[in-house]
Amino acid sequence: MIPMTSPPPPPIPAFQITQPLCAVFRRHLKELGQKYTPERAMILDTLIELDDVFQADQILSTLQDSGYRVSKATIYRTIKLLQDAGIIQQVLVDAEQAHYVLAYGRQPRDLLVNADTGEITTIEIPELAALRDKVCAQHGVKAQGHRLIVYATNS
Amino acid sequence: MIPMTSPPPPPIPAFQITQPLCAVFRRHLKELGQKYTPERAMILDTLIELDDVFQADQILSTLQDSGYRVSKATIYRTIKLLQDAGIIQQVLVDAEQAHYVLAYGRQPRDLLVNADTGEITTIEIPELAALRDKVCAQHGVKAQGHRLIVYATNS
DNA sequence: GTCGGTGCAAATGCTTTGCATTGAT
DNA sequence: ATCAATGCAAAGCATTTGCACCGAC
Repeated sequence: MIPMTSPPPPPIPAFQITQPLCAVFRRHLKELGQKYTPERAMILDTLIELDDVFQADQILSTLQDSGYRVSKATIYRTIKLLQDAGIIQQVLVDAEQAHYVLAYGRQPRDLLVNADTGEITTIEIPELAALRDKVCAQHGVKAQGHRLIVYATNS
Repeated sequence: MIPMTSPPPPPIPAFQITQPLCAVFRRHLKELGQKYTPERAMILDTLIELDDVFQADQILSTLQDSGYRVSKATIYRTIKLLQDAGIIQQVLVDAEQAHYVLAYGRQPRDLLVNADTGEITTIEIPELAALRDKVCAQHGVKAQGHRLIVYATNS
């Protein structure tokens, strides 16, 4: 955690955003003529702390537990902005609710879902990108990305 | 297409189910003490004809176009039964609606989504299972399956 | 007559949206 | 003052469920 380079608005003294992502987000907002608000800062900070994979309602309850008050609507609107900015990516792990992962500046992150515990972690299969590109070439299209979810059980 | 081995109830004369899947489904239903009804037969037959990947509402509209009348509720209930029977598997391609693929007796089927056209086809990456198993072993878990979705654009 | 199956309509739960209010420049 | 962001409550939409009716054995 590195202190924010420029001060956030007063109501949220404790939040400190990981610098690169914060900068990326601010730049994206500026391009759109939109503002870097306290709510948006809180949400970005929270999802950085919720490691690997998170859901919208986890952000809500994490913030509420810390005594902050943000509406669901703002969380969903901010999630959309963060996707546009390339900071997070939606991943569909189950049909109940959308999950998201931090994506900025990273390889596509593959997921390992433990069917026994429900735990979701990220894994790396470096060979996959090349395999994927080859198959796409065979089909006459260009790979833009992929999403791999591996389902596993204990031992 | 092979004629059904035992006659369906009168209202649906034209439907003929691919025999192996029909047999698997009937066996599964029998195990549960449930019945192989005309509606269930129509739904299974329809999803076999909707090749590769389908959604619940495609089954509904396909049946309606053919002049058959089935309720959404029955389609969703039957889809669940077919999943239990291992005949179809849910795949999450986008956040709007669940997609399904025929799964019985097949390798896990990987998907290629054309972002330009929305077209979804199945692909094979045979090397993937081994890679996946290796990573799971490293994490101390046993792979049960996986889902790969490759997003691509034209040329 | 007992069971389960179906259709309908209502309920559910995540996500989105309309609108009045608020806040920043 | 203007312009956008927020919160709330209502709307949307895919999916599920409760319930009354129907049909098969």
